[in-house]
Amino acid sequence: MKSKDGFFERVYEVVRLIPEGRVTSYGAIANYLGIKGSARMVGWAMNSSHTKGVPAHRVVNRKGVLTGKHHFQGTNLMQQLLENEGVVVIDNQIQNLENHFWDPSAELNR
DNA sequence: GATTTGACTACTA
DNA sequence: GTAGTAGCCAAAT
Repeated sequence: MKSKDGFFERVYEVVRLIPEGRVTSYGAIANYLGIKGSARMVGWAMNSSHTKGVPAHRVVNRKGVLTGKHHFQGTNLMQQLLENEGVVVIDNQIQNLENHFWDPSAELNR
């Protein structure tokens, strides 16, 4: 097996490493993958995240807003999942983002 | 093979 | 402070 599945797998791998009650941004993941500046790629990868069982609900944009909640099944499913993990989400926006923010390049690349 | 899209980010006016 | 545009790169059509 050669990881030729694409860089998608790398995105999924990082997202799966996100601890419960923590969130990260697309740019942070992109930065960790070495494609910083291309946060869109992370979002693009998430398009198939549901086929990989990736907790995409822990991935939000730089503002802590659940931009991709529309890609989830329910209308507020993404918010419910985050709140279930102890993350305070109001109006699709995460409160105390800095308190819940999880940077892969900071936590993994110590 | 070229064009379009895509769950973003940052800068500029 | 708000709005718009540019830049990033890869996959899908």
